[in-house]
Amino acid sequence: MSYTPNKIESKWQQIWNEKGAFEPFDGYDLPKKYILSMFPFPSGRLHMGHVRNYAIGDAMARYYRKQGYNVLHPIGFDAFGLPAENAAIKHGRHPKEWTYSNIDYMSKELNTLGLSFSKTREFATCDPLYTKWEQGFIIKMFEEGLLFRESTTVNWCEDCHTVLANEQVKEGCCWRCDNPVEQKEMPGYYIDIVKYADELLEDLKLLEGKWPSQVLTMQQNWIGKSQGLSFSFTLSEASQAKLGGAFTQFEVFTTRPDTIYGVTYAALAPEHPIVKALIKANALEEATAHAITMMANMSERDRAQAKKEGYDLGITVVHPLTGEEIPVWTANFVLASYGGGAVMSVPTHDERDFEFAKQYDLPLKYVVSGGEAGEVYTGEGELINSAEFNGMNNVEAKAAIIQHFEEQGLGKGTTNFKLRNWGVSRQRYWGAPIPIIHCDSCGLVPEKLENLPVALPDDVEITGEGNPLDNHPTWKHCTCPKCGAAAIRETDTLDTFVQSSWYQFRYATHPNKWESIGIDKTDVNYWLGVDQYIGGIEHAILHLLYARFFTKVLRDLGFIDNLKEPFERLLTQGMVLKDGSKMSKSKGNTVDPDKLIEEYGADTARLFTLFAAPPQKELEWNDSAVEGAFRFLKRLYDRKSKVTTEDLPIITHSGLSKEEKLARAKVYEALKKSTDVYEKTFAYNTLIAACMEAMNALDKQENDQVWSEGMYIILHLLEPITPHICTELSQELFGAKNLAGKIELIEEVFVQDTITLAVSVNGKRRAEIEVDAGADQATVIAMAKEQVAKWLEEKRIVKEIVVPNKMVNLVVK
RNA sequence: GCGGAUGUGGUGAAAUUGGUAGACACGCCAGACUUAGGAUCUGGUGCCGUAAGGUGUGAAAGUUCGAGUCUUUUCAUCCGCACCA
Repeated sequence: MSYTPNKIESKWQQIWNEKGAFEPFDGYDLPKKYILSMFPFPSGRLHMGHVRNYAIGDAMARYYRKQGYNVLHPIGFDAFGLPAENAAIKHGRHPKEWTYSNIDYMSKELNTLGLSFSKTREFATCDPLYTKWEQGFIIKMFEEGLLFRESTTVNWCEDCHTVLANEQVKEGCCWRCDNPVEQKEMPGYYIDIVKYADELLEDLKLLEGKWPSQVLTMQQNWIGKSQGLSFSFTLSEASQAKLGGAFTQFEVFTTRPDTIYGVTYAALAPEHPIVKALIKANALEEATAHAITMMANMSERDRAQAKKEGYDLGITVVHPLTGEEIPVWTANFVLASYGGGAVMSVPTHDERDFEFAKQYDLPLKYVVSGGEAGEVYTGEGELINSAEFNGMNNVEAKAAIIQHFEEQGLGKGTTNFKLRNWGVSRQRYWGAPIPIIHCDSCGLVPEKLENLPVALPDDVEITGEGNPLDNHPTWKHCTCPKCGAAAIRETDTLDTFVQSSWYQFRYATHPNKWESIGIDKTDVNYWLGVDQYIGGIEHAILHLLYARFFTKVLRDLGFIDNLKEPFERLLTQGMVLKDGSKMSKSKGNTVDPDKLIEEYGADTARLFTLFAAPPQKELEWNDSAVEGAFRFLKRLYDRKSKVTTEDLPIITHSGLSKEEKLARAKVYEALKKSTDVYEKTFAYNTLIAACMEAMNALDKQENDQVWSEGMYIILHLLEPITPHICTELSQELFGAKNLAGKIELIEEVFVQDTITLAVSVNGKRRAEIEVDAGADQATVIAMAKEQVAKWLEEKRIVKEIVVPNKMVNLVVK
């Protein structure tokens, strides 16, 4: 009978489902492996990126299960989010109905891929039970002051009608819809991730060598720690008067305290309160005030691309060390959200300040030697024009000047981060409601724990206009949990990245505890950290930073024990490309996994994805190479007729022919390679190639025993990659004995009778010789010389190098 | 601009500690079997050359008996951050 993948695959999928074959064992005694692929958003159908992600993870899970580990390999759905609402607007489907029916369909697709996920631990993040515990964490964070509400300038996406976190703005545009992001003043909830900035940065060291260095670097840059001096500029008396006495000073931050004597002006962000006050007090010319307002209203993206622009504010400050009066400007390149929105400007030793000073003809004052007059110099040197610090190396001077400021009570050494607090408010319906209540007399009050979850109303109108929860006629009206007065529920929902920040703990928690607890510590202690996490590089900052952060917060709030990092090892899989670019509907270059499975079966789909490239690299789709993968499986299936024994045969190696010996050697080479591949390199492509080589070598001989042994081992090796065909054949041929435990290597098969050596002259390969395995060096060299006699004529041999089992190199003159 | 990564046949890719470059596969060429083949099987296939031979891992130099691998310089592509003071 020939290979009929669909029949075999549905047969085994059914058996596995009935047996609950992939549920982890209860109890904590067995050694464990937690293999996790990032869960999908239930958009409707799987795409090839998912197939790749899950094929990689599944191979690992199946490998460790076979080695006797207790394996947790779960899947769920990242089910809240905007696309559900967009579907509601576009097709009139309720987000809940849309989401759950997508989950239904995609679960079936996952099943047809034969992925060994635990079924009992599957959940969707929109399940009320998941929301319930998440809201509990949020309330605890609120109580601890880690979550707070404030009104600030936020990133607003008009297309999505919602606020975005900093991490969710890509090149000034919305990460989801690519719409340019606007700046808007708005209240919202923030989680104090900056409080953990140092720990998040520090603990990246624990991940070195375990996470791709690229991801570590990206996180490090995103956190953006810098150390320097912060101090206040005091406004001159006249300037204070201009401001009506509302301000006496403003704070600046600098990483170059060594250049403090070179300050020739100060610059404020256009949004700075002092600038606003000046405008309000009509202290500026109308045209200037207007221009500044325009500057302040520009989007972050536009501002980043705009030319430097600024205005003299007509006020001055006093230099803290020299007492000099210094003009204050406002400039579009000063960021409002960093370092207090104000800077000291040293045009001689800072590129930006220099450019600005040139443009507006501001004075230059050199304080570090080494540069050329009229040019900016950012290198090292000795301090000049810097009073008692003259002659000091500028790098050393940094600390000395900070110390001086501290001693004089003028300022202090400060650490600043680029990282901003995580804005988690979303002005949308399809998310977890923020469980806070606004009471006129009590202020912000968390919902009582026994009332959780604060659930979404089902009867909702989604039009794309405004916030559906806010528009709902009754939902938001409630009573204050504290004083019982009429109150209003928060109508913002949580960022969906909150859900994916703790799902790794929920999977680990035994499902029969899901009702009674959010995260079970004992379970988490056993299962976490995730031994191998697999997902796309697009989450290098977003999800991976949030999940790391949440882990530390949940630990500090007592929800989990002493865990530092959730994901022990990370593999970032490459994108799936077709015709050189990312598969996408708009480009029309997608491959539908369903069709692929229908035509060739899940095993072929899995084999191809793992064979065509190493997991970390991009995968270029190739229809004929898929055919090739299918052909290999057909061949594998066909060769079952060669097997004559039900057990791993014991073979007398010395009695075999050359071809038979070679076949065995190839089979065992593949076996030898497999440990490294499954446990370290994940270069499945090379393991598959080794199995193909073994098949090719087996095909060149006809010994039943060698065939039986070969099939026994190849099926064992490929089972994690192509589980259906391998299980089917293993069951039929070997009673599945080859799928349990480890197969021992036999070293004997690697010993060859004769060895082929390359012979080179002056490093150029000229011939090959075949020698007995035991041949001594002199014999080898003599044979080599004979073979390459032509190249030795009229030459003198100056050196003879023999590399055992590899080659002979003769150096001649 | 800064940071990171990657450069190997027509294509996807292999290559322990430096030791026969191109395994494995796709494609292509030839042949076999076929009414037919886009099925299957066999053989070939880095490039130049009829051949002998030459040449070849982005480029250049260096270390070495020997370099895809190590060192330096350089070019190209991709990705990330983009005025963070």
